[in-house]
Amino acid sequence: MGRGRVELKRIENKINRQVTFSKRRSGLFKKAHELSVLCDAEVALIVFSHKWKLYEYSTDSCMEKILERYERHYYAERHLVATEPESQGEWSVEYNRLKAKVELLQKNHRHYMGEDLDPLSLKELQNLEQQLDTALKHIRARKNQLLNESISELQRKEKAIKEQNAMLANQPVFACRSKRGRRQVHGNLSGGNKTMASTHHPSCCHTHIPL
Amino acid sequence: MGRGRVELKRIENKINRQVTFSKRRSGLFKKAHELSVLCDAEVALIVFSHKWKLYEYSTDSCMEKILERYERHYYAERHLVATEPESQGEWSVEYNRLKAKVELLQKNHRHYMGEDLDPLSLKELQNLEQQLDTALKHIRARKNQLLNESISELQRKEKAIKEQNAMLANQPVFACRSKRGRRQVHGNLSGGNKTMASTHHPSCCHTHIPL
DNA sequence: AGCTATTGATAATA
DNA sequence: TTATTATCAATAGCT
Repeated sequence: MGRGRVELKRIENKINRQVTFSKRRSGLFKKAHELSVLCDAEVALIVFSHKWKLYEYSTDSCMEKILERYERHYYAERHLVATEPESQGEWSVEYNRLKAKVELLQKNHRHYMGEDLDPLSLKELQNLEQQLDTALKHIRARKNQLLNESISELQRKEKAIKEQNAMLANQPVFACRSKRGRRQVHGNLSGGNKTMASTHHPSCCHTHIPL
Repeated sequence: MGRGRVELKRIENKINRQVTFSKRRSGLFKKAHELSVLCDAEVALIVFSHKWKLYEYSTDSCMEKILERYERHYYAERHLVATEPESQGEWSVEYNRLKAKVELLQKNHRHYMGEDLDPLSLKELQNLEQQLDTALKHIRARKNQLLNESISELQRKEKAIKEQNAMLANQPVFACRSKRGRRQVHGNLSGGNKTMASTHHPSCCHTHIPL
């Protein structure tokens, strides 16, 4: 794509490589997102630049979930290899402590995802239920807060633009006398819109609220 | 690309979705590889089909290496200031990796508890909400299953005791010979019946799980 | 699976 | 970094 074919080998020119990296990276992320949405798939994409800068995309921003699923996929294989005798020394105490912690956290996390519930007692289930209920309330409250904020923001913008329009409509003399000023204002408005449209990227998770 | 534009939404036609998944997946993997080679980057790409089939690509087939780097990235970020001297030895690498993992899991866990929500975007919040909703459904289903099982168990016992009762009632000789024993049996039975009456629910005899 | 008409991505350029 | 545009690449809809 683009002007001229490209060989599949490292781009030697540093500038070109950087530019290509930036463009292709965003293209790749876009395509990952499209695959995810169009085909109902879960995608996790991690990219390290050659300077170790990290870029990531994951379906629904659930990187951890997908990586866990990935690891669990190979769990059986891994378990066979990971049966080593304890021989290294004192550090292994601390290391194993952490390892146990990770396992506990992962077990917990699965419960919070509604998985592996069979070993839980009725009372534990009820606790979990109540906890998730509380968490959901917090999450919904925060969500509503964000929504309200963006609505207020939009209303503020709308009002400002309406006032601006009214001003322009009521000043034909000014409009005729100063074409430059008028064009500038219009340019700003449409320019702003265009920027918004082209900057928006589906895989970005910032709070853009389409209305 | 292709004939006609495509909306960014789940393809409803199952066949089309499968075909598109296959084509776009290979395209995505190709582009991931190209980015990796052209720009000297490390790329890890994990895709789960909606039927949980796994597809993966990683630069030089070093998925584990890249995932480890990913996990360590968050650890490194937080502790750049407090850089520890490399005095402990080679085990510290593995240890730090685990530590980073613990931190990630803990961060995640706080979100699942409805804490630290401020840094989350609207989309992330919505996703969290949906996930907790699903988890709650599973948890409630499991709870109901447990409840139903114990109800069934009680009903089974009730039936057994009733049968025993009937047997005893049909053996007057035995009944007359031991007044003390008979009274005891009746006492147990009526008590059992009363308890059952308040617990019994007509539609709870099989493990139906509402979803 | 193949085959094209199209759309989409992007290399070169400014 | 961003925008434009000439080209090439990916792929949607059919077979």
